[in-house]
Amino acid sequence: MKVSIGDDFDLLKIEKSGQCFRVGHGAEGEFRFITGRNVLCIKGGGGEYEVSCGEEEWRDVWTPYFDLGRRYSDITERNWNDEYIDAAVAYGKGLRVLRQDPWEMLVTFIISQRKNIPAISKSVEMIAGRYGEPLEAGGQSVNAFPPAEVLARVSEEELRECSLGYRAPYVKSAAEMASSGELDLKALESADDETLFEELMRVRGVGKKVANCVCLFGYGRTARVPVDVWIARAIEESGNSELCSRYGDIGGIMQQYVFFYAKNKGSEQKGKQNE
DNA sequence: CTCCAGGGTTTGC
DNA sequence: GCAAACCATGGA
Repeated sequence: MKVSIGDDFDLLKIEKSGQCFRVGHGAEGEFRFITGRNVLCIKGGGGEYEVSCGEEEWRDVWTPYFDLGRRYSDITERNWNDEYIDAAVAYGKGLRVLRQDPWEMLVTFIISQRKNIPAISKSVEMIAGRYGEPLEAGGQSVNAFPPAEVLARVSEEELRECSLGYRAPYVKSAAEMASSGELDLKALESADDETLFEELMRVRGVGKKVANCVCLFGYGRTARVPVDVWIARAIEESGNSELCSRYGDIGGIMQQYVFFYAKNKGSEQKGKQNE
């Protein structure tokens, strides 16, 4: 099926933006995304794309996933009268904040602490490969990310084999909480931001940064601003402690432009720093 | 070899 | 309350 997207939309930037860790590639510049039990193959550019799904799945699954109900060009084409922000949104034009599966985001960002992006991808992919259910993806073989009920039955030693290190008990405990109902990730979709944040903070291995990442990337709470080492550097470099947080309900989106800019600027002529 | 990675918990003051 | 030590592992 063909779809038109009349807004900022750059698949390569989205892949390299450090929010999704299981993006795959097919022939001729095709990208593969996974969420829940859905797999999407997509290729194209200039606003015109070929997608592997039908109309209903595009509307119900992938439109919210890519946050296509929001005009990011309203952000990137505006003058914010801030040198750092204006440079960041220009550099990152095409990015979007993805709305992904809350449980997968919780595990992924627990794993993310003190790991670089390739190492995070490797661990998450190994967990899906070993414990996830196989999905149909037009010939390719990919697995869904395993639900909490499944990971709760995996031993800590086995989890450790996915390069989780000291994070293995955190993931195990999160799986037990989420599968027993002690932590109701589904019900939290209707909670306010602060309640959601406080509930996520109850999980061992989850601090402010990881909780905010789950709020932003798993629940679409675009007011939440995760502060990692790159955002901290950007705050220091710009001399503005409110660099992202002053943008209210789109602070989290600003954070994504700033993260991408701070991490990647300066490395475009020296070859790839990411991979 | 050393240094660092989308941090968090524990410990000591 | 805050700062420092400590945590496993892989990549550069």
